[in-house]
Amino acid sequence: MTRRVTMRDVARAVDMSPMTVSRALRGDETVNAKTRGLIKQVADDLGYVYDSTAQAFRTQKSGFVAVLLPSINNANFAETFRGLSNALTGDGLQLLLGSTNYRVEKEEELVGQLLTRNPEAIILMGGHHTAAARKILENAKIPVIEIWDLPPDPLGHVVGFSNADAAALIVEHLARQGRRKLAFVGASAGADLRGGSRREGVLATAAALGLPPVEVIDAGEAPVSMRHGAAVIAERDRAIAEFDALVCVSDPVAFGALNECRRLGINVPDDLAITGFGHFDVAVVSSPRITTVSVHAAEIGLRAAGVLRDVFAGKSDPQWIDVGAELILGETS
Amino acid sequence: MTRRVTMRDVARAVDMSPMTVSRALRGDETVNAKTRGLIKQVADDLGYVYDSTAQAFRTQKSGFVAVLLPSINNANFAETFRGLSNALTGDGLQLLLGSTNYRVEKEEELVGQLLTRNPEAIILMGGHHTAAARKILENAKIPVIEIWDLPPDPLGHVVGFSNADAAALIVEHLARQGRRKLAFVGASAGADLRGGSRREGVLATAAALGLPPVEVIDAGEAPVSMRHGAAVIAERDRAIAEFDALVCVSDPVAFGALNECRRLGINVPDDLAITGFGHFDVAVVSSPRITTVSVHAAEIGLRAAGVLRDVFAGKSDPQWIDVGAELILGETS
DNA sequence: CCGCAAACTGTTACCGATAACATGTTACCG
DNA sequence: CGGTAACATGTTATCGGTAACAGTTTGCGG
Repeated sequence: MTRRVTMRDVARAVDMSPMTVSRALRGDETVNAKTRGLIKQVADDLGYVYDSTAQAFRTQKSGFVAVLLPSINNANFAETFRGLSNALTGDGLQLLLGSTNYRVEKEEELVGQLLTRNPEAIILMGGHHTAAARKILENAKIPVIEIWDLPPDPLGHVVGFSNADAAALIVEHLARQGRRKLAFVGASAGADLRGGSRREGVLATAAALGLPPVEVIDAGEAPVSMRHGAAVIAERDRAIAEFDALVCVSDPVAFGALNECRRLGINVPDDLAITGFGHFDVAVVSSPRITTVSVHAAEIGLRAAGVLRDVFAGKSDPQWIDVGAELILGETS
Repeated sequence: MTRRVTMRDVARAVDMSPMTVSRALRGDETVNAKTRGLIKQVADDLGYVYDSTAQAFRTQKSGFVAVLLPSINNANFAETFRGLSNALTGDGLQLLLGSTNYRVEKEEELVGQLLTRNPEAIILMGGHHTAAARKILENAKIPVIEIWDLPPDPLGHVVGFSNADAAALIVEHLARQGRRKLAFVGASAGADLRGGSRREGVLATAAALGLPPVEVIDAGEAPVSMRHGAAVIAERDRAIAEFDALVCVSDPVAFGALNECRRLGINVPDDLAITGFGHFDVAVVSSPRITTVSVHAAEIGLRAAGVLRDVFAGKSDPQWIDVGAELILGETS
């Protein structure tokens, strides 16, 4: 178990001080070009590996950005993460990913854990947190960005959209088509907060438009997926056609419902309209295409990265960015 | 800009040495229970946040495990990541995720970057790496696990399956059904190495079974998605039905092709069989269900975590785990 | 009341890089 | 040839925990 190679070792090998090695390896121009080349060469030969931990410790800058998502297993969340990642790795930042499984208590726990790593910023999906988590975040004295939502009482910066307003787009569209008897399909109330906002948006808009009360169908615990959407239909069989339209909390759920309808011989959209949410690939490629709402997932990641760049450049006043949402007409409504 | 609260500060507050604070906060039994409680209380009151960076630096144990995936935006890869994550966060390990965008050069770069963080292990998807990356990894003296493949010349541990053999299952099935004129739809040769192995498996098996040469259709640069699958059909219109079967590199591609066929009035499976790969939700929920191969993505993550636990417990002899693959019959073949 | 173990707490040095400051060396000017 | 700027390198202290070792106190048997 030989000790690791350090700058000290490289310095000894070239008969110089560790400080010069440090400078040379960072490409500091004040070190003579020839010396710089030599040091890099020797470091390579010795198999020297830079120690970011030591650097983070000494400079008190970790180069980490913490990101908390409900789940990584969601094409839209993954898209946001990718946007962030692409934008930030260029700046030498490394993302620390945590998955809350749609639970604020888990989020609180992860916030605590991740803050011990001294991240330079933290990005949270959603605007709802435990009181303890809020307190920790306020004390942390690092930039906080809440995404995918427009929280009434933000912790710092915001890059998101109104889930309720986006859901309203769907209901208004259905009402224009003359659909009156709606059902909303989503996860059990509680965990999925963005889904909950969408549900509230649907109920409120329907009421405002004078439609009959919207039936709320519980598809199971979050995260709800294609299979849940299919199961909702399978359980109710043709009785589902008593509704005019099924407003699903996400495209995968809508897709599951749509395909189960096909199996049962329920005609979409003639017997029943189905709408999704999120503008996932599956909504676009599906035949028929699913009516949905685009939420600009990748853009949220990019814009959040932009906010961070601003903050690191000194512009620390809180930003509030609404990326909006957009109705995408398909063939299922 | 007040200095951060350290153990030293807590120690001063309770009039004890930092060492006792350190022990107390870690729950060391040798510290008097009452003292321990007091210290935790005071630490909380002062808003003390433990510094993992300092710990990692002092103990030379980072608590990181590096994970390199081609993309996070793939339900199966995400599933593997989730399996890993769930299994390892219990052990206090934090995953460092890197995305190679299906390129070995990018992998090499990321390996270099991530190793500077002193990960305690590194997990790579795939068995093909640049020579430089191999060298770095061999010198790193940390456990290496290659997943999702069975590399001929492994760097360390292996948890995967044979993509070629899995692809063979599909071709054998199609041959049994009397399909002879096959086309393979995948990403352009080069980047997607797992896809390449599948292609080779398809070509070799077809040849071995005496089928006519398999046409290789290039769906575009990796990663290929639903849209690429749809585009392949759209470009060729009804001419695609000259084939007996379309062997797609993944379920999303198959799904895209299937739905575009529906648009064009091509009957699947009567006019054309379509098969996927990966046993994604979309294959199961789709109507018709897509014939595919299950690759046990989550299990790969779990088993890899198991390997790590073994290694950290001292059992360092290289493990070779073949999780296998399984033909899943659908309604598209 | 001595001796010794058990229970608890303290001291010192160190992990590897680098900011801040100091020093040495060369080059060029009047 | 003295003086000074420009360039190149070195010294020292430090970031916040913790391993290893070193006390100190208490309790109890003999």
